[in-house]
Amino acid sequence: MIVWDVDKGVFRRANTSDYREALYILLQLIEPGYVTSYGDLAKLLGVNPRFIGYLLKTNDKPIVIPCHRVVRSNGDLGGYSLGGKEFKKKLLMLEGVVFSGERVSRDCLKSLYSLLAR
DNA sequence: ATTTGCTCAGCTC
DNA sequence: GAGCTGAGCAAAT
Repeated sequence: MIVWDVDKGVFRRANTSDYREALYILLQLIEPGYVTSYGDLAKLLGVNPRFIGYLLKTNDKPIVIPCHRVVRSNGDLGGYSLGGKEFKKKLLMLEGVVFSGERVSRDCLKSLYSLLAR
């Protein structure tokens, strides 16, 4: 990802903060009751899926980042540093996400592309 | 359901 | 610099 550096007036490679910023904006787009995957976000930002996990794991700037709405592409929960998977599952169920066993139902996995193409 | 190979930014030395 | 580690993925088995 390339960004415009306002201060220096040049284009430069995105740094971690830039990715974080972009990631958080994208997270805002996910409606309660739906989830997206690490890979989906990764494609959008042009980074490795594992990097998304890294971003979410490390910087939890405010506590109010909906990182619980990000799961694995196969429906598995993935991780959650605050309270573990169980807590993550509870949060999602509270928002109306449907589970089949320990996995998120396919219907609740929303592609961010469809949200952006409106 | 499980294994396999790929990936790449950040961290540690 | 070199090597290791992931809140992952997709394809093959």
